[in-house]
Amino acid sequence: MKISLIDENANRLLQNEVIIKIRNLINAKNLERGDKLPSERIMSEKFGVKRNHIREAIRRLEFYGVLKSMSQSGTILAIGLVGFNGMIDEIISLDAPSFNELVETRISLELKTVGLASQRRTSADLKQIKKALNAFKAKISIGDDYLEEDLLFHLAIAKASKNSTMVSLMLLITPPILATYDRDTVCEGDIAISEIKKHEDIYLAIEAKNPELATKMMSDHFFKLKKHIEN
Amino acid sequence: MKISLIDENANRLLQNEVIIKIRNLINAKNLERGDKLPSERIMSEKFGVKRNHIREAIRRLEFYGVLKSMSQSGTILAIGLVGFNGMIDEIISLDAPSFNELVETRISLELKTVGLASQRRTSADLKQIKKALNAFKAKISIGDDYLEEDLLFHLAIAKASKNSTMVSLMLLITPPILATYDRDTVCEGDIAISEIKKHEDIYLAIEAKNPELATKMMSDHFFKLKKHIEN
DNA sequence: ACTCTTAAATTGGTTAACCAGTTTGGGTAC
DNA sequence: GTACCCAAACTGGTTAACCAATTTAAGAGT
Repeated sequence: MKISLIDENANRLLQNEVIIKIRNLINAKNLERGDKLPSERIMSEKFGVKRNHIREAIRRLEFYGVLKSMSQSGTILAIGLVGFNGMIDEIISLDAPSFNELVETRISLELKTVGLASQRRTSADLKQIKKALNAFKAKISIGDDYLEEDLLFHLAIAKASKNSTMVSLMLLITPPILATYDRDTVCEGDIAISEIKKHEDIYLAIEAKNPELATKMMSDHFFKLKKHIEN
Repeated sequence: MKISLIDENANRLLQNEVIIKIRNLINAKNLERGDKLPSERIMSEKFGVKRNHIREAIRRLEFYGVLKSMSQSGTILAIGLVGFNGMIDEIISLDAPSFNELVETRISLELKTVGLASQRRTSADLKQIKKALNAFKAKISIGDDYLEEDLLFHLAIAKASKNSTMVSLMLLITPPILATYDRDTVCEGDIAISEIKKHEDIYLAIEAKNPELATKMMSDHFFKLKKHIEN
């Protein structure tokens, strides 16, 4: 999507069609930032699609901040024409992200959040991270699937970074990773034990408020994954 | 979101209420990954809200990958109960991101994309970046507002990173930044000229396929902004 | 008993009518 | 000529009826 993960490919193509038509219309009319678009009903009729398709397209463009829908009044262009055209192309060409892309992005994000968390964590944050770490260790020690507990550990760290935007991005990126993850390659007995050690190292670095060390530990933690996606 | 920029705060609170009720229901029934939720109509009646509110809440949770709605069949829990509960708390507590958070995230992202772009850019990518750079320079030389051209330059770089996930994130993050940006503090004559130089340096580093240099140049480019948000 | 068929009930999705604000423009008072 | 007002038209948002696909389970046939 969306940034979205879900294609629901049936709809998506139609929605892109509508977006392109809106783009063409805006360009044809040479609208500028703040100008009003035709009403949903009119576009619906002119484009030959149902109104809710128009609404969906507008919602999507609103999500990316290029349109702004104003209740009982109208929809306006929320950005200049230049930026609008440049963004539209990217929005409609967003395909479903690959596993490697997602992991690459996640690693980049987490190397940042763990550093920030080391600087900004409160004692309450630390407590939460510790709690997540313990749940993770408990799950691993009984040889169970620990993927979600791992996620919550990393999420707790992101939250301690005090940057809610990065938390949002983590929330967006992680689920499709979990969905794709080959669960078999994860839990591997003794290797799982070493995973505990790495998580503890990260925790200790955050506790010690040592951003450089925390970043390095997180990087080590991702080493195997990084190698994996380079194949 | 949302990650979302738009609060439409009226709706948001109700939607969070519904999400919390769905959370409670799932926990009360001890659902596991793959289990079906009650139908939209039943939840609508049980929660005392209209069905479209239920649908909106489900859509949002689907967006974050915790639910999966299956046409004419039902909605299922797409994640384990542990991960579900951990994510819900974050999702409902996502407040509108502050300017500083957004900029901090953007800088982190762009330092990564510019490095990747330096490694992976094709000649076509380079051409696109050059084109965006020229548009930027043209706009600056006539003393006009260049914010959107700047955005497109950075977007072109992100695209050259060959990571569509990062492009998505850029698209999500940048608009609220533009919206908040104090346009007055940007264009300042001779300073604007030095901005051109910095952009050209970034371009040259990407052309030379030198990730380290490109990252440094991008970092320099963001130096002033970085200082600004530290106040 | 067991399997296959089939029709009724249930599902998420779609549609068109409806609603309450907002905008608009012509008419009225001065 | 100008300012004001108010009703008609139009706006995005909401609602409830409708749809087609799926699921369910009862029943017929063997």
